[in-house]
Amino acid sequence: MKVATWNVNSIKVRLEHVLAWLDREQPDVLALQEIKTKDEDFPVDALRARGYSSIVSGQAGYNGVALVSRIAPAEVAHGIGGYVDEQKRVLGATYAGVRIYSLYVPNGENPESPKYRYKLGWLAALRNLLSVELTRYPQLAVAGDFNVAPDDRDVYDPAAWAGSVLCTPAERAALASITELGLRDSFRLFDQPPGKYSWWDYRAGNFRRNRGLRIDLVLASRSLSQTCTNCRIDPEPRGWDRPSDHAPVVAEFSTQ
DNA sequence: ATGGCCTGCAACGCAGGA
Repeated sequence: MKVATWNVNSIKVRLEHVLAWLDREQPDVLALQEIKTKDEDFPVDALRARGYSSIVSGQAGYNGVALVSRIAPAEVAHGIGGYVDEQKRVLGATYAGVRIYSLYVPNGENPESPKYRYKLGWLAALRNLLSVELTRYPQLAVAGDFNVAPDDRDVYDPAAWAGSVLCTPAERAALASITELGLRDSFRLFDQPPGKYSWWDYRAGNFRRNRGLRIDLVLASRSLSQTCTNCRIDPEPRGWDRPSDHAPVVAEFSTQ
């Protein structure tokens, strides 16, 4: 099973990129973030014409996540149960026995912002959700924009980013408390060359200079991670005309 | 170069992203 994640920064603007990328990569499941559209405006028909069905948790203008797949979804779950959140950031479903989540973790703005406290509370609630999900679904993948660079290898200039949002010790600890449940960062299951990132600021020619961060992850439960055959970031769409600022990340599993 | 962009919404500037 091929599972991918991509923060598209507006599905309306990026639809042609997504369709072209699906045609080429043929993932079984693609988790999308920042679709920035209401459910009824999601391009279900264009995706269906490519052989993909869609489930959507959208909102107007901001946030919004979706799962598009060649496999029929079951047991669809919206949001974090028991945690009230107007912002649409979590969508889960079961695909051929594998539980898959599309996540859009809050950005946090800066460590002094109320949005940063929201982010840390949100991550704590997510941890609770995933600890329960792991008891129900041994095969669990959590794919999304985590808005946390797990460690300094995931930052082009760790000294410049030290203490900044996406890199603070509290954010990294919150992410570690999730991976310590038994959810492994698929990318780090394999030897990887340095300088591999999934997001580059639109400004300052940062992509051309590879000044990026790795904040888009596919986490896999112990059982699922044992079947992982590779994980890679595809930087190509970041170089296309009018790109998202994020690149897709792909993990492959040898389940059936 | 110590800064450079992009999106949606509602308008012609803002909020938000990371």
